[in-house]
Amino acid sequence: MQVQSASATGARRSQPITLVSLTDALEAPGFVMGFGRNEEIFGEEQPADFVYRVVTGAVRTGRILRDGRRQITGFFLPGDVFGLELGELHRSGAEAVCEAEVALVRRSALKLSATGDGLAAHELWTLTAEALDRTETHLMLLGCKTAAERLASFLLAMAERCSGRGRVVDLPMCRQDIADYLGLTIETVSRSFSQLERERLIELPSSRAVMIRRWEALSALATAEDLQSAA
Amino acid sequence: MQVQSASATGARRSQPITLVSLTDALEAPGFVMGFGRNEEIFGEEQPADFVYRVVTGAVRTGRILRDGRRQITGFFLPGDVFGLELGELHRSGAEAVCEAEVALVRRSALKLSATGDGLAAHELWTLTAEALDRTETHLMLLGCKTAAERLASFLLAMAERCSGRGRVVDLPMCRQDIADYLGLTIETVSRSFSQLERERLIELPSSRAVMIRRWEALSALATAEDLQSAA
DNA sequence: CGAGCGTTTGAACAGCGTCAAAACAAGTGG
DNA sequence: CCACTTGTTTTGACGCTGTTCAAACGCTCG
Repeated sequence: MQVQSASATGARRSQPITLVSLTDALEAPGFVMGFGRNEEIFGEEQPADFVYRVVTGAVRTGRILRDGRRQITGFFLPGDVFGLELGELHRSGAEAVCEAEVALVRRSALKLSATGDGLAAHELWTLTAEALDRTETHLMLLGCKTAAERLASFLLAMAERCSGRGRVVDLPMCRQDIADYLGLTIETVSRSFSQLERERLIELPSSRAVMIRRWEALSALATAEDLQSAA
Repeated sequence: MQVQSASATGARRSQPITLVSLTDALEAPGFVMGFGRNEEIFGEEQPADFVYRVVTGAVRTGRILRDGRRQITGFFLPGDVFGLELGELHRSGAEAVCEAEVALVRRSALKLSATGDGLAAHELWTLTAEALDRTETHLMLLGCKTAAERLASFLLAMAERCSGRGRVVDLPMCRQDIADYLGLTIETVSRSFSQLERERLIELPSSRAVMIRRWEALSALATAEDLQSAA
């Protein structure tokens, strides 16, 4: 199913740049680009010449089917790396969810070839393995969970990531993005928000701001445990 | 929580091996274990001391929710590697779909540390990146596709993998496994089989043997292209 | 032959999608 | 400040896809 081997090890090592840590490279100044709301950062099947890291704002990655059905595979917040590929082409597209600044590193500077150094290679592997774990968790969500459970999982994940466990989470993305991420429609997402609010698990000061009122109950719903104790 | 995990049984303990290519190691004789149908190879959250490769038979990996809902994350056929983890624990469990022989390599022999050699590290990264791509494709399936489209995708993938594009695919797994892989129920899977057969896209000599009659139509269904010709 | 399992099929049901409209928010120009 | 616009979110009514519950069918193996 993969077409990687030939292309992956073949080309793209024209300039033997000094070995560079991905993290270091992405933190070096100078390669930062700004993107407007909904602006494309790279498209599906486009050459994967860069690896990206969110500096400010938020980014989404996803794939679309011919008839327009879209699956968002991930949201990326400041500090997150995205766009790292094994092959020569991006398998997913990426767009800015809102105004965003993104740092870039040339892929060729990363020594992806088989002879690259251990440090950078290990770093790449770590990033990819973490992405794999997230994606498998997401798979579980799409394959097994109900609409309310999906939304609960999503809100908890966002809360843990962006608000430093503060009580109010500010969602950078619209309902449609959430729907495409959770494998639901915009209407079902909205209804699930309302349901969680009715049940006093969350509060919605505005449609983009979510206050988590009962963390443990939301967590129980998200993980499909039996709900008993508080934490 | 099975005693039958690999670490418990008599996989020959080897001396600290010199740096080894994963592929080479998995092809070396001596570290092969046999498993019976539905036997656990390793459990969710168990120590990830080994990496595995299917020699004969078939293996499934997956995660379960507390209430029993299960998501199968992958099927593995002869030659496929599974059970490779970034951390110390397996995030998914693995079981034999049918009688299966599996080759093992001690994880410690792979030099996963940051100072490991470039070749093995690149190999690990490649394996993980391929798994990520497969998982994202699977995500698309679960998030966007209808029951018939899911089954069509699955059958085509199986056909490409195991039968060398011969016309008859022999499925090693039962309907329940397929259902849990596709995020459906066993009944819906069965009905979808019947539907594809009624529409003459496939033929079912037996419930486990699938003959693909109209590859291109099945492919169009699977990838959600516009379907022109009908049954 | 019968027991046990896996698969298929049927009928009723429900969760989520679809279609439609209303409520809401944020600009923009008068 | 207020109409008017445009885009987003919410809500309602209805229908379809897939689930649930149940039964029948077809294997394989004693």
